[in-house]
Amino acid sequence: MFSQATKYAIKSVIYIWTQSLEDRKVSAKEIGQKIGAPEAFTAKILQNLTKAKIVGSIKGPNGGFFADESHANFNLKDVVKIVDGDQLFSGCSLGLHKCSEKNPCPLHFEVVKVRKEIDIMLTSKSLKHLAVEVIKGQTHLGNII
Amino acid sequence: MFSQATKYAIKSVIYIWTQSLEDRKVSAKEIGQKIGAPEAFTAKILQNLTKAKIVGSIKGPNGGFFADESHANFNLKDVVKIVDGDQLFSGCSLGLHKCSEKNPCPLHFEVVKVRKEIDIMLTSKSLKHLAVEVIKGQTHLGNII
DNA sequence: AACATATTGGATAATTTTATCCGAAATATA
DNA sequence: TATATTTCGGATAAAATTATCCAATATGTT
Repeated sequence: MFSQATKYAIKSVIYIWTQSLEDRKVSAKEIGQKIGAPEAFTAKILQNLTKAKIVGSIKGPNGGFFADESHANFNLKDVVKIVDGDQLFSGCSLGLHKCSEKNPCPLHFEVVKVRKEIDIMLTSKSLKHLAVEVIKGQTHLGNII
Repeated sequence: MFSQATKYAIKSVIYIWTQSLEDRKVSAKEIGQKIGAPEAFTAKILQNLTKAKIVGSIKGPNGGFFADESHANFNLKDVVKIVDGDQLFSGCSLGLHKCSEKNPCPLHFEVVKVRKEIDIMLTSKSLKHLAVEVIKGQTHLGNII
């Protein structure tokens, strides 16, 4: 469902939020280690998330990645779109150029229903909210925190 | 949602069924051309579908791929599983080793719902049924038939 | 000012996925 | 039997994704 890069992105962002809620900035190195992802690859993904302003970053000692109220309205769909584009959300799932309500592919109407659930999954909670659930111990991100 | 190979596989199988319902066997070459897929790559995918007995094949002149009543109970989920394995249907969507009802990742319960819809999409109609819809003109596979 | 820490960005490498090529095996037909 | 057609299977190539490395930039600390 998700590319490897998107999986890392999702885990990274939620992890950043868990730490930001306790006022800690985190380095790409720490993030990679905590979420079990290659550090340099994670850094590349974080660059894109930062460029998209989904998280913030500060260079230098005591710098790192963080999220604050200015990032509080982003959700997982935003993250997925930045990393993988929107293939998951639009376009014919079989790759047909012409596929529509009027001229549907064999999967068209079922895909609409699947995408509705995917949308709910990725938009009903903010990234911050997901981090709060992790902090509360209701969900988890790996071995971590 | 689907790999390129799976998209080709789905289109191939439905196309084969549309032709088999009119008693025509089809070559890998014809299939590739009709569904807009590279012929040699399509042939490779068809090998796997044939090995899995989702379709039949006969070598030589007037040979080709076909489907008959012995193949009538297969659905798209069978096809997806053969080509892409079952990542779409099982395992943690974030790649966590330990993820369960008791110890869920942040997406766990939402993923269950998404997968329920995916299952419905891929199992509620047989491949033959999907081909009938194409023949009736209710759905389509591209420029084709 | 010097140094250490961290992100940024570009180049490169490894792996996986997608795609191509070709010869061997099977089989229908002339 | 010879020939043409078609799948089968292995080898190879191209492209995309995943991953690594290193130098440049920014910035806090001593």
